[in-house]
Amino acid sequence: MQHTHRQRYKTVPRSFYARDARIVAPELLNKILLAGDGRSGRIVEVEAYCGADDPAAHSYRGQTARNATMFGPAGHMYVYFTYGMHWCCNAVCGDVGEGTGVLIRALQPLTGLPLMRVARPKARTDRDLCNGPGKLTQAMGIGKPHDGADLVTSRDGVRVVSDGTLPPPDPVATPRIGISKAKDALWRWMATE
DNA sequence: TCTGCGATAATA
DNA sequence: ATTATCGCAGAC
Repeated sequence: MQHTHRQRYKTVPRSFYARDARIVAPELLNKILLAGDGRSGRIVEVEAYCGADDPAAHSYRGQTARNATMFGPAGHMYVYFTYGMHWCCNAVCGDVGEGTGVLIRALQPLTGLPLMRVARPKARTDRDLCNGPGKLTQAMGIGKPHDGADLVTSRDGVRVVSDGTLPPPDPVATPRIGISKAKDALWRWMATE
């Protein structure tokens, strides 16, 4: 059997997340979302959601059963169900009680592609695997059970790690996708290809 | 490649 | 009624 080198990833500490989501979001670009079964992808598109300051945020009107994770400690994963079909995942940011976070909108698939293809039979090409917030949760196997999971310390679940690649120095900032409020805020960032 | 639309169900 | 979406059909 061929020897494969285990990638040495760096932990992304909780202090990284415990800041303004608009600072964390572009810095999350080029980090890696890694599942316990080896599926992983590089984060290439994100959006910040800013709690009471942000009419488009689920947390804008305060805490509910659905968004409770957003009001908890930074570095945990807020997973929500939308459009009757799709799961989306966020990294909770800021201080406890703020309700801020970063929606992970797209990954560049890195490892575990065969598992991703099985999880996403509709994907025609590998580019279609993780190029959307609902697509990447499906590809990575993220759903309701992951709501509240710890992205920093999880050993067998989903984590965010770094392979040393720095965030892009000049990310593209645009309005967020699929919202009807706060349309003008430039709180979406993409890695420039 | 792009645009428009239906699916589908939890949420408030 | 709205929704932090996706995939398909049809036009080009």
